[in-house]
Amino acid sequence: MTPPLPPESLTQRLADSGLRATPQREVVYSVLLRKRDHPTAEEVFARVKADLPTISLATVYNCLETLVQCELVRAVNFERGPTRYCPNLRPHAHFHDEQTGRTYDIDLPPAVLAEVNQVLPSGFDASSVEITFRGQARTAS
Amino acid sequence: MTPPLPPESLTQRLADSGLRATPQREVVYSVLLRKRDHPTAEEVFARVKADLPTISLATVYNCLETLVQCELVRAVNFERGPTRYCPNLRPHAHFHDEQTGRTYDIDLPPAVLAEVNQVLPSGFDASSVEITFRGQARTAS
DNA sequence: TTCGCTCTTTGGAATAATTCCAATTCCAAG
DNA sequence: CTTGGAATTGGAATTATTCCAAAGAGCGAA
Repeated sequence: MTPPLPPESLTQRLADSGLRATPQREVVYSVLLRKRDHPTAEEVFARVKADLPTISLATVYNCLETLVQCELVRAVNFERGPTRYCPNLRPHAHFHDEQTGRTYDIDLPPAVLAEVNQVLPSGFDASSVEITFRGQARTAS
Repeated sequence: MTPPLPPESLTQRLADSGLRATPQREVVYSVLLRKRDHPTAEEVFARVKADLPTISLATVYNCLETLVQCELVRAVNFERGPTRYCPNLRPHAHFHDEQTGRTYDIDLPPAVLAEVNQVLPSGFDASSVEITFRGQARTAS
């Protein structure tokens, strides 16, 4: 679906922020790209361990935070629960299935995004907008 | 701005769910109505204590949860931080000022709401949608 | 190459927000 | 009254995350 970024992107983006491409950061990022199911930090931790058995949870938090800073990853928060991480950089909303707890990405056409931004009265200058649906999904994916 | 609901609403709504109107619930609700600045549970706790000095934090959480169940109050979650509570029942988005941390309600015209719902592919049945802006506000309010 | 500096990682302790739980207390109906 | 379910309370427990100090790693200058 989403065209994956070229692999040098990570190193590039990190370098842009004066940061290094470490094995931990690379694996954390690749784990996010491999299975895009909006995992929590704990879930990422579990998956990363397959490659880096000695990585610590703190490092996973650090890496995720770093990737968010570099804008390679988005942090997503649903009501209560832990933060989830999403490597989809295209403008999209999230659909949260209340039954299964699964989260789906919903592409946002620029036109819709534009209309949504129009609801802001003058004086409100938005740098980002987040749209989250909650409900029931019946899909094949 | 928002037309306040008639005072019997609380008792009514609670009764509809087979629940009782207790002093604690009434005060928690009135505190939310009095100052609509999206307080956290701790903040509500502090305010409620003026009227009910012996109320416990657990009760405040219970009452807030109850009010959310009855759909008299919305729970709002921004990235990380604690849950905030909002007695505005009209369809609205939230604008979160990154500088001040303040949160503003932004009315959502039905047309926009409708358009937003159109982005959902078939198979996705949304029961609610939440829209949150983040950015900078320069306003008098 | 070696040194030194800065960036990273690590594990464990600390914190923050919320939930859980068991023991009262409160009503409201019979 | 009495009794059963609903509600409250305080404190313990849990969850998610951050903090912190010590050890490790990589890169450029000498």
